[in-house]
Amino acid sequence: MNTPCASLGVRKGSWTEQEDFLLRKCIQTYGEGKWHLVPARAGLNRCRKSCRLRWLNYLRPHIKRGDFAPDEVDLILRLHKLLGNRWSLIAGRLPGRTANDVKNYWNTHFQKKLNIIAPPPPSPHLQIKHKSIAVTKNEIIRPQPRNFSNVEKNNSHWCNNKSMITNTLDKHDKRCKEIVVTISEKPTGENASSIDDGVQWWTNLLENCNEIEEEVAVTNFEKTPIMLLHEEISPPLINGEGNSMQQGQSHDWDDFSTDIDLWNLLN
DNA sequence: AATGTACGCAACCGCTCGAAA
DNA sequence: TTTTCGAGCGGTTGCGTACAT
Repeated sequence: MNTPCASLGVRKGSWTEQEDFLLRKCIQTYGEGKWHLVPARAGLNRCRKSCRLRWLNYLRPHIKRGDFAPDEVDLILRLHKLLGNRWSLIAGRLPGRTANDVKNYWNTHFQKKLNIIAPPPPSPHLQIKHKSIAVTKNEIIRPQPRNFSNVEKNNSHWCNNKSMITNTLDKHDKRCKEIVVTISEKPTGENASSIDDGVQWWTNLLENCNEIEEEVAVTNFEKTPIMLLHEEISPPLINGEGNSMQQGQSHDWDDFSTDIDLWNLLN
């Protein structure tokens, strides 16, 4: 399985316009998926992986090319702080951007800076192009699915010292999903007393992210990046029509079950 | 103008996960 | 319950281009 392309004698390297045309035509005819069938269907001497990658990263409709906008950069920073190198998740929150784009952008613009300041820096502030952005290494939150519970939706509580359970409504099966989020530190003191504490802690975490935002927001856009993104993609989410999103625009909202919670918190 | 170097991006590779048998 | 296989992801590589000398 996952036979390397080279061993099959298939073509590698840059794609030609003709290949792009064939692949695009194939996807239009048969739809996405069944990638193992795509090379044969399209008449391409490429391996399925190569076809899939080309489609996802380049040919898919609504793919944005060019420089990242300040609000996109801001969102990448925020989400990377939360999610780490989970590029597909981060890209899912950036309409028109692919995981590869985000990954490349991060590696190009931030990874080096991160390495430079990885040891405890006296001043974590860096000049990135024209903006001053603080880039630090973070404790990464890795959400993991858990069994359903009968707890009310949109409810969160601490189950032990290392994790928070949050509940959200699955928009497909209308059942309540329980998500456990492992964290580095449980809130203590006055923040640890009520059911809302988990949310409060998340909020605090994201408020820390705001330090980044405030420093980034030196440019001349009037609305915050979050406001802009909210306007752009949130209506279908809010009114429950997320499924109506075109396939090319799909951001896989389902793949990350805490999405709604994250979204609420990011606002 | 020629050459060397750095950078950015497209593409490949190998691994993991999850669904199906 | 176990095995198989397809799909997807993150890390890495290599090529083309821009920039510096």
